[in-house]
Amino acid sequence: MSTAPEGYDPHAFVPFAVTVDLAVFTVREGRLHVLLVERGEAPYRGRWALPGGFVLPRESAEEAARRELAEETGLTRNSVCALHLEQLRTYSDPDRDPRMRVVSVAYAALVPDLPEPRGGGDAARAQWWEAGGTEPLAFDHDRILADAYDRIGARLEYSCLATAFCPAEFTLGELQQVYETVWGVELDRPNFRRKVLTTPGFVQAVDGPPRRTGGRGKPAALYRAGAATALHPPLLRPEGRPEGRTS
Amino acid sequence: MSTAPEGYDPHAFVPFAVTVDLAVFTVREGRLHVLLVERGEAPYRGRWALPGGFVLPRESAEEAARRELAEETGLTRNSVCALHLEQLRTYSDPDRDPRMRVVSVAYAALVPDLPEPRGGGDAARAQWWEAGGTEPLAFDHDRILADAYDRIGARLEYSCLATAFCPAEFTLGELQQVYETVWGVELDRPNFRRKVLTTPGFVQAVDGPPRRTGGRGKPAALYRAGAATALHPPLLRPEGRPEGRTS
DNA sequence: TCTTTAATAGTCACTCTGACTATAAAGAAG
DNA sequence: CTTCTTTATAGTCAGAGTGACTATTAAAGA
Repeated sequence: MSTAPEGYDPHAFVPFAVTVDLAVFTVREGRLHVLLVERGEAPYRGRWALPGGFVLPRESAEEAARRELAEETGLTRNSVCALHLEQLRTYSDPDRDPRMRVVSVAYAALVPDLPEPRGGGDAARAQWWEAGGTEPLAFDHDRILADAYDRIGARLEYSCLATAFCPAEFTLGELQQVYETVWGVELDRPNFRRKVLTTPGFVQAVDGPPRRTGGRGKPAALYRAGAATALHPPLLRPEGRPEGRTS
Repeated sequence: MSTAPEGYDPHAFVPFAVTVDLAVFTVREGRLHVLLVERGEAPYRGRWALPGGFVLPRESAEEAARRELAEETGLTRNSVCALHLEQLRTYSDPDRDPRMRVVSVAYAALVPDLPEPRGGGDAARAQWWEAGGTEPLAFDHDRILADAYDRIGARLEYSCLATAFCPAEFTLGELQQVYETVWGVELDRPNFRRKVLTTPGFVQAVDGPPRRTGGRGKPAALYRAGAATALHPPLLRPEGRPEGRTS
């Protein structure tokens, strides 16, 4: 605990390195993508990994995560503040890093549009990868990524954060595609619409003319994210699978 | 990240102490209780705190949590393995411990009956406290405990782990009281019964005669925990408050 | 103009739930 | 040994929410 044992010796504890790992998701062309960086050093040289880095002496893990997020995505610190960032869980297996004892706090981030990644400070290359098609990652990042998928999918059921994947103004069709992409299922359009519109605070209509997408059909009305964060009653996935692993 | 920066210097990172903090809950006489220990040393000497301790060099955070749980409750290592232990989240504010930089992984544990606590190795005293009536705790443990409440309440909605608070064999009335105690509401008995019994795998009937509680009314049938871990559809709280904070 | 595409409107049956009422089986009170 | 009280269990009924559909509207493309 934070509460060190009673008669504790300041040197009784082993020094750990504490890092953050980020699973940064976006929806791109109707498919879920995750941001990975290529490792330029041993171990796992040449393998892809989740972006991340050390927690600095005077910052919290969340601050470290936002700092790394800004570095990897090339966004300004301010715009990173608006992004949805959520602590996933902490990975602490003694052998998860062959070099030393590293405990890592994992975060999931949802970003709306698709800012082309620019290689962050210390990463060789950064690139969006389609979810599911990622080769084996470095360290225990396959596990972290799998946990992140589960969590995001479950969060869509009980929260309104699907809008975090959308730009400031979006159509209900775009919002529906977020659900379909993350869950990998097709949803009935009128039913989805009814659910979203009857949930107070999920979305709020933008007045003004509907946007013409330049695409085919009837132009869709535009909405913004509403004030609600929780979704009640939940919007459950078809085929009723609950929350990935029950952990 | 586990992935240390590329050109990393083994001495570039600050050493952190890593600890675990435990929110151990039980239901006792129809009220929710949490296990606290009294601090015998500065800082926060004499204040109550969540039990916990350092993560040892060769163990994971979860192993450390189970070890501490065994120490504090006096249970054997084996019986501790059967308890429900769930990682909550990690607290990493730079100033959360005045002595040094300590990052703490918080866990919630649910224990069934009420084994009288015996002071663990390094803790002055250990005692069950009724939830809600705890004076200000040491460090940021008030916050951790509040998060733990929220999480447990929300988990009851979507999982079958209410049985973790019950002994091996229990009546539906006892199971209902777990919900009522944790949520602080009253539930309709026939409706609760219907919900539990129609959810496959939530509970399984114990054959043999119903137990006579020695109490008044008609003796109730006994059940064991079923194989299911997730609860679908969920059993939502009345008054529809979702999941505490949305994090 | 006709076809295609997508958004929006509306219907209907089924499930689940909340609020009840009723019955059964025990102990307690008289 | 009734009668009352208490608790478990059975069953009913209406309303909310949802899944599966059909219909209509408004745009682009042939």
